[in-house]
Amino acid sequence: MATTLRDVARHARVSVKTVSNVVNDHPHVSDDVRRRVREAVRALGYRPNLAARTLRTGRAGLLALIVPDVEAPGLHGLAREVVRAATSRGFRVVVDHLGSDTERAAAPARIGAPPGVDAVLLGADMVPPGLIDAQLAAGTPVVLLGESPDPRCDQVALDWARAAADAIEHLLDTGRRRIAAIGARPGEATGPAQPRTLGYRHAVHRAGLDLPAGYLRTTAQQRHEDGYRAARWLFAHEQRPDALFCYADRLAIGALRAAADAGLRVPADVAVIGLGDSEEGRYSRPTLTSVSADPAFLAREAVALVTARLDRPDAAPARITAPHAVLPRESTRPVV
Amino acid sequence: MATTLRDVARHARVSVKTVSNVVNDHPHVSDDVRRRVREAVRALGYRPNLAARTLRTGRAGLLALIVPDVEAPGLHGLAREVVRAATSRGFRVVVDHLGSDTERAAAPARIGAPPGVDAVLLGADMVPPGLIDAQLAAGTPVVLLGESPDPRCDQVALDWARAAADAIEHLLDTGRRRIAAIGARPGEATGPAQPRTLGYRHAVHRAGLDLPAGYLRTTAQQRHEDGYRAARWLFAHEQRPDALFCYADRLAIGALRAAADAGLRVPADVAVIGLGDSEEGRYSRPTLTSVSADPAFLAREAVALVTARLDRPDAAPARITAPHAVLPRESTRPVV
DNA sequence: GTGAAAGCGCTAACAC
DNA sequence: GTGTTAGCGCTTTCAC
Repeated sequence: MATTLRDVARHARVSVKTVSNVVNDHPHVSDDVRRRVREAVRALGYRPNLAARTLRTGRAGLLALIVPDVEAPGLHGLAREVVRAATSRGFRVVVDHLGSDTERAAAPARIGAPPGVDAVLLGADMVPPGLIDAQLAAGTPVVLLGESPDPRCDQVALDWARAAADAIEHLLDTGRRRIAAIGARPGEATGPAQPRTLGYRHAVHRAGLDLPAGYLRTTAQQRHEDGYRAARWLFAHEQRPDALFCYADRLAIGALRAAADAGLRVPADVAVIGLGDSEEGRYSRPTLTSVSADPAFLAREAVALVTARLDRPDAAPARITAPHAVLPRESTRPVV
Repeated sequence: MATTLRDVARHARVSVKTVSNVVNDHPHVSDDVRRRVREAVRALGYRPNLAARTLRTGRAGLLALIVPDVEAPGLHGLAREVVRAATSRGFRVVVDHLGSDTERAAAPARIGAPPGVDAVLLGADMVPPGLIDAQLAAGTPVVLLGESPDPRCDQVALDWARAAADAIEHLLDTGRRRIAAIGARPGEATGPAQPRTLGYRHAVHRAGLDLPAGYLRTTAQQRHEDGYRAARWLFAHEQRPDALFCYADRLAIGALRAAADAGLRVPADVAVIGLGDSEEGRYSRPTLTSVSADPAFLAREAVALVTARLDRPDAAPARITAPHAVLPRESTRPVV
């Protein structure tokens, strides 16, 4: 049996309340008593029972991080930084997988509303609507990371339209003119365009360039092979692009490989730019230019929003936009 | 205020106990009552309070996964698979960062013994000794993933000596003769050799090859740049190696880059093999041959060990060895 | 400044 | 089959 507050109290010859005060660093405890209690705590190896504390206070000190996959969230480094930020604020993080695109439909039922957590951090786009409803119905605050806004939730937003436009600007700056895009969702043509696509279109339009048919390649997912296939297709286009804007770094890495297999040199024959600043892009050959938000910023702000929300449950939903930057590397070096 | 068992009981006109029985799928409940209770649960949106249940049963349904970093554990895919395996067994996973090598010394104090978890999964080598002590003292079972055995803990072991030997065999099979190794710990020379080094030495020795001075390169960490530097050094060696055995994929990726910068072709001039089957190695240029254990196997067995341990706390520590395999890719293609 | 006692929501004996 | 009740370990009024 684990030692409890009572055991410590007996050992230190004080009341339970006093021990509790000492453990929780409350004032109004004489130095002498405090020392005695501390000693008893150490002697008995006392560790507070989290479940009991949670039951009593209603605070678990636990955050749920819901992402498609811990080792491959939408934004590289997000999971890591969330754990760091949470730790520094006294929270611990439980991870839930949303799963692949196809698995997500079932997510609300599977994940239910993670019980026992103080708040949920949702680090994914295309979240099945039932999921957020379930959390909110259970009284668990939700903080959104990225796009897919929800008026009821706090959010640290990414301006993907702007990021896409910045990517295009960068390609234009390096002298590219025939810029194709890879990674739009299959539903894009019929449904509402996603921000990345809007940014892409606007930037291309602003530059006075035209968009040959087929330059906006949709992909079912954002895996290397999706990028590979889309790039192969584009390289066979009668107006072969001189730049590829990829909606995710993985797609871009696949595109790099497709270029190699097609005998094209990057960046000499075709430039490639991605989104997300993944680690593999930093070490690919050539290294990959990417546009990315700072995951540490996102994580820090998200955890800050959580603490604020817990303090004032009824405050209006807050919305912060995280800055992003183009990180120029070899894959878009200007051709001189 | 959230709805409780009592609310549901009142609504369904039964006792608390009956509701509890229904919620926990206990037998001995008439179908009629069961249906009524289910209905009340839905109508009121009841969700069990985890903290209360934990306090009562002593089971939190929570596993702590302690790794250097969620998005970069020792073995690629480990964190992901642990979350999957845990989920399928009804556990949720809270992640703790051990931090970089230098931060680890402070880990026992920082991580303490994560309270409120049923067991700890330790997915790291070079674990500061105090950490395991703290968990065990608190009565929290620990399952080790990988090397660093501890006689008091269950373990899913990796036979790194064998994996290293297999890597060398593979290089020999592809016609290599001057095989250098990158990634031994700096303390290697004085302290006990790690398994990878033993496997390397044995395999080289068995093949009747000699080991020129400097062929065992130590690195402070296992980052790309460490591999890069070690490889650069070896390429300048008077007996330039025709193969590089790297203790981790990251080192190998760094080595690939070093080869490119030095004007060497991989695999024509030098072969490179890594350990861990990282994703970036699958898409590097050339793609990287690697030796790896199956992270899904590791995770599954680890979670199985946890459940077994929780059922019989006093059983003798179990030790399972996970299989591994050489995954041949471009970086070690035979030179014909 | 410290102590006694109530009760958070749940499960498990035990009675019926 | 179902109801009653005690109590898990903690925090928190409320007296003293």
